[in-house]
Amino acid sequence: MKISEVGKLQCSVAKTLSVIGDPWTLLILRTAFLKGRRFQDFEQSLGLSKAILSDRLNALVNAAIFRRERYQDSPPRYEYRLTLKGLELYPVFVGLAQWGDKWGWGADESPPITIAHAECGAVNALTLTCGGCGQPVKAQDMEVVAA
Amino acid sequence: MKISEVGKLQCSVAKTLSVIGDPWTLLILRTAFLKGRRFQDFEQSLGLSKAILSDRLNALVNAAIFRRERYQDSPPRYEYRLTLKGLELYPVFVGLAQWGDKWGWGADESPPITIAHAECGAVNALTLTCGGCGQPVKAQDMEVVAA
DNA sequence: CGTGTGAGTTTAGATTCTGAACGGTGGCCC
DNA sequence: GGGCCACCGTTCAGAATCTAAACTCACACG
Repeated sequence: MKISEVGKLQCSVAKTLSVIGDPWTLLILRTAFLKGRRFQDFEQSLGLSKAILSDRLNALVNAAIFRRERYQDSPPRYEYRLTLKGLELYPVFVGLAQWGDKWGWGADESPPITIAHAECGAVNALTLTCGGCGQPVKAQDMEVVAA
Repeated sequence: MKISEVGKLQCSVAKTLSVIGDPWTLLILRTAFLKGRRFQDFEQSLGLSKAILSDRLNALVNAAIFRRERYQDSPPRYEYRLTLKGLELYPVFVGLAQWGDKWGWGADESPPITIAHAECGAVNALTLTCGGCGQPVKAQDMEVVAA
C-alpha cells in the first residue's frame, strides 16, 4: 500500500493521518497554532522549500483545515487561518509538544515556550482526563472495544 | 532544510516529529497501541512494504520507543513492545483518533473502534483539561508564553 | 528606472518509496 | 527424507517525491 492510500483503512487514526500525516504538514500546523498565518511565517519558521510549502498549504485549504483570508488587494494576498476543523487538531499538538518537552531536549537545553490557560493562568498543566470519572488517564488505563 | 533535520529546531513539537513524524511510523505506533506486537501484526494491519517496516521498527527501537522482547528461540523472534517513553505518546493518538472519529468518516460510515476507561467504564470520553482549574480546554483558551 | 517585498512556479538532480523476488531458520506432516 | 509452510527479514530496480536554486509576477517606493 502506498502512504497516500492509508485513508482507505477503517481506522480513525489512519483517516486523520491521511489528511495531516505528512511531517511538513504537521509542522505547518504547529506554526499555525503559534499564530503563524502568512506564507513567509511558515517558510521562515520552518525553513522548508517554497514548493513544498505551497503544495501543503493548498492541500490544507482543500481539506478545510485552513481557510484563505485576503489581507491585501493588489496584488491579492491571503493569510492562512485555521478553521474550526483545524482548531480541533489542538489536542494533537498539545500531545506532541508535551512529549517533546519531556523527551526531546538534552540536559543542557529546555523548551523555549510554555502554554498557559488564559482563564486561570495555569502553565503547562494540560492533562488527558476521563470525562466519566474526572481522573487523569494513561495508555495502560484504557481498553479498546469493537464498536 | 531537509525533513530529517527538523530536530534542530528549538521547538518541542519539531523534536517530537523528528522522531515519530514519519507517517508510517505514526501508523506503526497506532497498531502498537491496539496491541500489535509482531512484524506480521504491523505488516498485515497496515499493508506497508517489509523494507519500510523493518527500517521504521529499527528506528523506533533505537529511539527507545519500542523494546525488542524475545518470544521464541529458534529461530530467534522478537516482539516489539512499547516502552514507557512510547506509552507516553498515548495522548497524541487519542488526539488523532478523536479528530478522525469526528471528521474522517462519511455519512454512511462510522469508526469501528471505541476506547473505554477500564476503571469507570466511560466510553470515548477523554478530554483535554486544565490541571489548574479542571475545565475542558480548546485551542482558543490557551496562550503561548516565551519561557 | 532601479530596488524591494510577498507569494508563488519551474527545473533538474538527489533521495526515498514501493512491490516483487529472494534468503534463512526451523516446524509439521506424509 | 522431501515438500510445504511460517516468520522475519534483505536486496533491487523503477517510480515517486523532495530539495535548493533560479525564475516569475504584480505591485510599491523613491
